[in-house]
Amino acid sequence: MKEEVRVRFAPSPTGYLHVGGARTALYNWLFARHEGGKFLLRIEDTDRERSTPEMVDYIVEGLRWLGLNWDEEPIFQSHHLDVYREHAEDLVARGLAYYAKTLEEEVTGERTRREWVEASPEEIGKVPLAIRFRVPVEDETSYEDLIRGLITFRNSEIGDFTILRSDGTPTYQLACVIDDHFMGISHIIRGEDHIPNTPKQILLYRAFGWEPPLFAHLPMILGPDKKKLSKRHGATAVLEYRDMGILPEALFNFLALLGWSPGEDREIVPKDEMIRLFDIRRVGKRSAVFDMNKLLWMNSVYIRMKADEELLELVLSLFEEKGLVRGEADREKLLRVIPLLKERVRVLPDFVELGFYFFTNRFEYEEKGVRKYLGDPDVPQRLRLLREKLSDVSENEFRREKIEEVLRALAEELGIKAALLIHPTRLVLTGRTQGPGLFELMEALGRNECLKRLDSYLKRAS
RNA sequence: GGCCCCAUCGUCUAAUGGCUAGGACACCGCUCUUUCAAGGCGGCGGCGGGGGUUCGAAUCCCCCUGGGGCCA
Repeated sequence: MKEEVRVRFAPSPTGYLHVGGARTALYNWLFARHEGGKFLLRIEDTDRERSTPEMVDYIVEGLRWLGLNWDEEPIFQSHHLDVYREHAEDLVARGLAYYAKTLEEEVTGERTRREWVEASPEEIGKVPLAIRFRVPVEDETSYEDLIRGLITFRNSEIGDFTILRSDGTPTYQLACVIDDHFMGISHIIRGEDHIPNTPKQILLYRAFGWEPPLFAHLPMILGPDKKKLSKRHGATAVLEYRDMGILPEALFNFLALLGWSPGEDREIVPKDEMIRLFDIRRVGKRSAVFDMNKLLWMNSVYIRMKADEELLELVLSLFEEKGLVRGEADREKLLRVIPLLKERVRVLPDFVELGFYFFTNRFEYEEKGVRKYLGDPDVPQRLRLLREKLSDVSENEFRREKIEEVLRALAEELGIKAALLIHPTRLVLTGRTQGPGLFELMEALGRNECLKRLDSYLKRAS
């Protein structure tokens, strides 16, 4: 039994960081932090054809964004090709593996079948040969999965398998075992799709005379059709979620609860709490459907919990891109507007969607609002009066309480319900029928802009 | 096809042999309110089926069914 807890996340840089991979990384990270151990990163780039440095960058960026920091320098498998080869040859020398070649590919109907045969002594060193691991047929191989309990495979079902390809590159089984051993990995926490690999790897550990680590196989993440989550279900890359305006805290929380539960009736769990409560044995066995709806809800919760200043930094560039916000004054205005919008938002771009009118008067009145609130022939006169009363209020006094006082007084004077002033005014000022409370909205918009927009309506109405 | 894994509301889950199976998202009401949200209150809705074990099974065992994964 190894004392120090060391776990790793081992992505292959042939694609983006998938939410499934991200969750695997997340559980490894939580486990390491909970146990006070180390969380390491290993890049499985032995497939040189499909691995690219750009993908490494994307994966690293995704992990950083989620806050999954690792503890030591990342290991690159491509740097150790000789180690894998030497170890494979060592197994051959000890009679536990053998050189082999594929027999002619037999085409039976439409299928191509590959058969392996042990190479003859004369062929060794002359033709490119793979190295195959010899699996003793009679036995069975089992291990105790931290999440699933005892899992057993008959060796006859496993069969000999390749550990080194004829081009000298290691297979997943070999590279994984050797690296995990030399990295001192104590627990392997990975996707359930690796369960069938596990007995092969255990056999390799034994062949090398190493003690295998402990294994925990996480359930899959599924799409709404219950198939393994993939691109055709929509966004799967972690950075896509960033780009659609999901907060890393929200995705972190959501992913953590997809398959694990702290055991209390809790949904919003801060990161430090999670580290404290995380227990690999409480991870569920059953695959979980990725519920975008719940993620969006959770995101809205995290947005509401965030300080206005932090949100400002997050949405500023979105407003700038649209040319809505420019200088320092706009920036300050945006800061005043954020608290009015944050209760109504699910993703970051919603701030722009719901608040663009604070920064431009180039908008149309909503069709249904016009019908509903501007149809009454008395409206122009009422708004004219409101405009007059408001213009008596100084820039300095233009606060929500004061505005409300003025408007309600006018309503009383006219003998109408305040709502008959409120709704048309909102439509004229924002073009919308819904949004933040009118008075706070007007305060944020500012006296001059309010008057200007009322004027623009009155001009059109006359 | 072979092997392996899995099975509680539509979805994420709690329950570790013992209260009317609890919570969250979504949905639907009511409430608050100038609208929309948010909030509060309430509703709808689940142990895949069949056998056992037990005084008692969502929970333990077996079979079936269904879903998924890996390999071919």
